[in-house]
Amino acid sequence: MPTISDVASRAGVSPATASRVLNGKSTVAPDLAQRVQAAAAELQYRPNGLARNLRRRETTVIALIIGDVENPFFTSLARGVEDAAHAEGYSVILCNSDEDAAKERRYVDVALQERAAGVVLSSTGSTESIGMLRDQRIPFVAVDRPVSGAPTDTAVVDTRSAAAAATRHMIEQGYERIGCIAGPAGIATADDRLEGYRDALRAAGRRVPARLVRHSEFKAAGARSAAMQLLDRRERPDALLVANCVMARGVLEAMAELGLHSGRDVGLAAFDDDPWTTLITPPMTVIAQPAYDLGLVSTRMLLSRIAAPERAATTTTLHATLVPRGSTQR
Amino acid sequence: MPTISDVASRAGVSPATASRVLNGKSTVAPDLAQRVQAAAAELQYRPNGLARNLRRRETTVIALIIGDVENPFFTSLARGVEDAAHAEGYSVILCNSDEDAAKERRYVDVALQERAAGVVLSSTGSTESIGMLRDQRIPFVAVDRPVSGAPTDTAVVDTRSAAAAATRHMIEQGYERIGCIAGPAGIATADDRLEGYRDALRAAGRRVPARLVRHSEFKAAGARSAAMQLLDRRERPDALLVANCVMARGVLEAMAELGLHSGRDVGLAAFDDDPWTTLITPPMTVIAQPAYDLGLVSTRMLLSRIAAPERAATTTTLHATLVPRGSTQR
DNA sequence: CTGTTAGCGCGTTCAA
DNA sequence: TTGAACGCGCTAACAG
Repeated sequence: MPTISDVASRAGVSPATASRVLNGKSTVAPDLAQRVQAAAAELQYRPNGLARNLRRRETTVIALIIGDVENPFFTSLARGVEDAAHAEGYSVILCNSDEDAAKERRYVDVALQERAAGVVLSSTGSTESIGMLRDQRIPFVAVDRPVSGAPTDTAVVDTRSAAAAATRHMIEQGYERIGCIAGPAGIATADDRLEGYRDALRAAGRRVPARLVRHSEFKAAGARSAAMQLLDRRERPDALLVANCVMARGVLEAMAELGLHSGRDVGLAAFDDDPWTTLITPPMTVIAQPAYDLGLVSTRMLLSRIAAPERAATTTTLHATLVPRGSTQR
Repeated sequence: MPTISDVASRAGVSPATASRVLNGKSTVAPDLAQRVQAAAAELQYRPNGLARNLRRRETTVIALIIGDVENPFFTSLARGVEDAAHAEGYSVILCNSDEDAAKERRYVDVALQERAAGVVLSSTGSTESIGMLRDQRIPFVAVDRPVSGAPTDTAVVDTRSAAAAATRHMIEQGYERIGCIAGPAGIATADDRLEGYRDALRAAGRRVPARLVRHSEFKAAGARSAAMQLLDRRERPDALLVANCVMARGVLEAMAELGLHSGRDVGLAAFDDDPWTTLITPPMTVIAQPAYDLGLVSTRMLLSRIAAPERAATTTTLHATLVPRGSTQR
C-alpha cells in the first residue's frame, strides 16, 4: 500500500506538503496541489488511519455497548447512535455484552485500548467497567440505564412512571389481579418498571401481590416459563405487565399453549412498540419508548462532552407513551 | 495515559524489556517480569492499540457491512459474525449501508483507511466498492449476496430453490393465482427469489403472471403499498410469495385494511422465520434461513483467508427450510 | 509557501 | 537475558 511519501515523491514535493494538500490545511500553490492530487489518485492512495490517529492523538470512532443486538429496542437505539455519530464524521463500533458483566468489561477494555473517542454504554450495572471508564477519563455517556457513583451524562426514559401509567390503565380497565413479569433484578430499567408497577397498585390502595411477580432475563424463553408458572394455576393473575416486547413474545406463547386469550382472559401490556404488536389478535397494548431518539440524544451528549470534557454532567429524560389497544380490553 | 516507557522506568528496566514481559515474548528474569507487571498494574497501563497496530502492520477488527440493522435477518447474521470473530480475538465494526451504494462505498473507505483486517460484505451490488476492496487486496467475503467479477469467497443461502419450493407448496395447496412481492431489482437475493418463483410456476406448466408481480424495497412500507395495489381489485392474486418478513408485515397491514384473511382469502409465505410469525392468526408459512450460521460460516471463511491470502476462493451454500403453517391453508 | 526535523507509542532488530 | 536504536506512516513544529 502506498504511503504519503510515495505520493509526495511522485508529485515531486515533500511529505509535509502532500499532507497539507490531502488535508486541505494551510494553502499551497495550485500547481503543486494539482500534482499531489493526481499522484494520490494514480496510486490509489488511502491515508493510514492508524498512523494518522496516533499522530493526532485522537480517533473518530465511538463504541456502543448494548445488551442484545437482537432486541429491536436496541437496534433502533443503535440506528440513532449511528446517525448522530455519522453526521459528525464518527464511526460506531457496536458491541454486544449479552447482559454479561465480563463481556461488558472486555469490550470496555477494547474501547480503551483502541483509544475510542468515547463510549455510549447501556450497562449491566457492572461497577468494574464503569470504574475503568472513569479512571481512564474517557468520555462516556450512560444510555437507557443510569450508572451509580459520580455524576455522569445520562439519557434515559421515564420508565418507572410509564410502568405506573400502564398499570393504572389496567386497573381502570377493571383488572383485579395484575401481575408483573419483570426483567433481571439489578438492571435499572427492570427494577424501575417493577417499582412503577408497585407505585400504581399502592396509589390505588391495593396490596402488592408478591406471588404475582416473576423475574426473568430479557428473553422470550425466560418470560415464557415465568408466564407458565404464573398462569397455569387457579389463582392466576387476570392481567400482566411485561418488561419488554421480546419477553411479551414468550408470554404470548405460554398463553397460546394454555388456551388463554389476551384481553378477555388475561390483560396484557408490554414495553416497546414492536411493529408486530398490531398484527396479532387482539392488538397488544404497549408502552412505546423513543429508542431512536434516545440513541440520537445520547450520542449528541457524548460528542459535546468530547468537545468540552470539563462541562458538568447532564441527564436527559425522554418520555414513553402508553398506547392502549385490544389486549387490555375485556 | 501512561505509556510503556512509564511502566519501564517505574520498574527500572528498558521499554524493550517491558514490552517483552507484557507480550510474553522471549524469556526475561522472573524478578524483572514481576516488577514490570506490578508497575503496569499500579499505573493502570493499557497498551495503545493504535501504536501497536501501526507497528505490527495489522489490526484485529473486521468490518461487517449490511443493508439494514433493523432487519432481524441481518441482526441474527451479525450475531453469528460477532461470535465467530470474537472467538478468534477479533472485534467487529458494524456498518449500516441502508442499501445505498454511496453509503456502502463510504464504509468500505473507512474500513480501508482504518486498515481493517477484513470485510464481511452483504453488497448492494455496487461494483465500485467491490472494486475498491479488490484493488487494495484486502481480504473480504461476500455474504448473503454473491458479487460479480473475479472469484470471491462467498457464503449464501440457496434462496432461489427455496423460493421455488415455497411456490410449489402454494400450488399444491390449490392456489391458482399466485403473485410475488419481490425485493429491489438488482439485489441478488431479490432477483433470485423472484426467479425461483418463476421456476416453480413454469415447472407446473403455468404462465408467469407479470401483473401479479411487484418490486419494493426491503421495507414494510413499500411492501404495504405494493400489496395494496395487488390486492385492492377484482382480479387479485389468491396467494403471495413475499421476499422477507419485514415486507410481510406491510402485506399483513394491507390485508387487515382490506379485510382479507391470510390462508382463507390469500395464501401467504415469506422468507425469514421471525418469531412473531407463529403468534399471528393464522401462523405464517415461512422460509427459514440459517442467518446465524451464515454469519458464522462467512466469518470463518474470512479469518482463514486472512491467514492464507492466496488460497483459492470458495463458495458455501446453506439451505433454507420451508416451514408450512396456516397462512398457506385454505 | 515549502521543506526539514521531530516525534506520537509501540515492537523489533542488533549488539552487548 | 537485556538495552539502544530504529522505524511503522503520519502531521505539527519550526525554519527558510
